[in-house]
Amino acid sequence: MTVTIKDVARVAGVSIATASRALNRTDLVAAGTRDRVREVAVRLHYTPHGGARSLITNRTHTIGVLLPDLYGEFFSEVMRGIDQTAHREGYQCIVSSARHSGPTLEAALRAMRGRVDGLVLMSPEFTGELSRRTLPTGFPVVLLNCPPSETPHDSLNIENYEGAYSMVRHLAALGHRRIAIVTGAADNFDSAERLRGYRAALGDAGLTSPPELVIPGDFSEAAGEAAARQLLLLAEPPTAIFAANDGMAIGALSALREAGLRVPEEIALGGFDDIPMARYVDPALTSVHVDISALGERATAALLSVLRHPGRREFTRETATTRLVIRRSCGARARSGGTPFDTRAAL
Amino acid sequence: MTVTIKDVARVAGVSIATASRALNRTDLVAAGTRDRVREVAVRLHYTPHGGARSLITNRTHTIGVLLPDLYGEFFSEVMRGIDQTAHREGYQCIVSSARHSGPTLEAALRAMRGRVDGLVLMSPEFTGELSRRTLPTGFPVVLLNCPPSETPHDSLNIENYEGAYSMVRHLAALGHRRIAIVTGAADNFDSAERLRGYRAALGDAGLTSPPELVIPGDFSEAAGEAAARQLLLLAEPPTAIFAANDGMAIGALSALREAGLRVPEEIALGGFDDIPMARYVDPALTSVHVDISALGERATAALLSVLRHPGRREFTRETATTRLVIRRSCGARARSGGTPFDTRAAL
DNA sequence: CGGAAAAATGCAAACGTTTACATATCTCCG
DNA sequence: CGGAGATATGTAAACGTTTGCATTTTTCCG
Repeated sequence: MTVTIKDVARVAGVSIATASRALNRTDLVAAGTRDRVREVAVRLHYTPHGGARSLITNRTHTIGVLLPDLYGEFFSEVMRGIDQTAHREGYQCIVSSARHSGPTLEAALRAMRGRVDGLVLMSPEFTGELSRRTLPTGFPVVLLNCPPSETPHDSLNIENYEGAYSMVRHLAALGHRRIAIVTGAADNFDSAERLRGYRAALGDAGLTSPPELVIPGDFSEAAGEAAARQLLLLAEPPTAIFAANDGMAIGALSALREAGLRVPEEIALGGFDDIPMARYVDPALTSVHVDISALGERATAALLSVLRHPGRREFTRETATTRLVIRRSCGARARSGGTPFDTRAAL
Repeated sequence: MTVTIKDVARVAGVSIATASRALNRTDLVAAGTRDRVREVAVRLHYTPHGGARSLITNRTHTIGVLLPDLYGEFFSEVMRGIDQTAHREGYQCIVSSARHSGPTLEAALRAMRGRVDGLVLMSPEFTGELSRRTLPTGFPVVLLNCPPSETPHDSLNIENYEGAYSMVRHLAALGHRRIAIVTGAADNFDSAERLRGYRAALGDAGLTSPPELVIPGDFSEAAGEAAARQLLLLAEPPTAIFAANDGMAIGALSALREAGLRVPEEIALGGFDDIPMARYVDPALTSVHVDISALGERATAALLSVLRHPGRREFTRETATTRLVIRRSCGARARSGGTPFDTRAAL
């Protein structure tokens, strides 16, 4: 059926050892033999069996990627950064993007055993305990946007606190006194940090956040929509809304538009992540910029570096800085007219 | 280091054969032994080695996914559909999304040998010849949005011609006489089909398409921007632009806005694909709706069905229908006010 | 209680590679 | 021409599983 190295060896009239050498460590075999073997390999459409090879070399040249989801621009940009970097360095990616809840997360990790050399793990629910139970000790893992833990892994996190702080400070500086927040899921680490930044900025501005202005969301557009509707029902609605990600901001925007409110004239709006779409919505969305694909790139680069230089070493703890990007939706005069490309220069 | 089935067998005091059976085909082993082995397995954190297992079973429970890119909502939605479906059926995905040009495409395919049970292949450059040279005969492959060929594979294609036709017919019906098109890359199959639909619709409306109104693009936002600028320089600019995908339409939109033209009052605009972003831009984009994630789902489902029921059979040739979604950017009265959700009911 | 059938377990081969080691062949110099 | 050393090739073990077949143990019935 499929052609193996045995077939190549037989047809070329050599042993499989020689065939293997002719195809890989070319210097160990006579030039004539080498060419003959290779010619046969091409003619027979021979392709080495990755699984078999990795069994003996203990190298798969594959990294595993675990994402909580693949919906929306945030995750797909991260994934793009990962795949691009991996590919450039000759690695493949096995991706699993189910919404992982404890047990299925464990199952997903197990399924990767023996198929990957390392892991890029993005999971708000990843715990040190799970790490210990599921992963062989010393297995190379880079944690992306995971809650910090004592586990012996490299990690890369967005500066959520700082980003949220700068956004809320900005809104307060524009004169807003009632600033609402739409948060992510309660157990989500990024969300908690952004909420913390929001509270700190309010406090530092001499403001408070009444409970009715803190709306729990889940990072989905629908949640943003619902949250905005809910806020508009208040006796005293907020004059500004900070959505903890752009997806919810865009959902909120459409709810506000439906309610007949003009953004930013009647209510200001800010998001987080600065996904590509942010500059195209109307009004263009003020957001906390994150270099999303770079997140994937950096995590992957860190992982590959470990794979290349194994051995005991320090575990790194990197962070990705953020930057407030002011567009029309917050009501501040955008620096250069609010066209979709107003921030390009700043990038 | 890592614990293998040998360790489990030794600790449990059985042979590796019994250990294997206790963990898999549970009925062949005494209940007491089974429980003992399993208990040892969890205690030792044993996880079977996927590579080794697949070597003997000839099953990897993994599908390979080849995409031309991962940038933009189109591809990531497709990918989401694929991963979701695969995951639901207990399969993993190896994804490779480099921009594949002939040789690297071949390399990418080779790298999957022995690691995947089948392939979902989305490549405008995939040829029958390459298929024959690179893939074992009879290897399960589903071609997604590939140029039709005589290769023995299942395929799934968007109804590009029909979609483009309906868009251009609509623009013509609105009274436009000079309708420009921004195409995709010259060698791209989807693009060619959409161009064909454009021409046919113009012809049937008694119109012609002067060469200066056919602008070559490449599906990127930048290309759409450049194309719009170029069109505005014409002595007699078009009154409507049909961009062959939404990314270029959005690029064009920003160029038009920059030039001070009001859309749709001064110039109409239509796109293709109806990516999620389309309903959020301003004005909301009239587009040819494609159920993007369903493309991935259907392709994957087809592949999995082949994997489950191997053997000689007919090769299917499915198509995905399209539907014109009218929003504000084309200037027709949108059916229900042009909010971002105006087409939800129609979905 | 004897023995046949059924159930449980073990042995060893196989999957497709790579590679340490052994062996065969060649080169070259004294 | 002999032999040392280099070069080229082959043999076989190993990687971690599954599984056909043989063997042992248990069950059950006459």
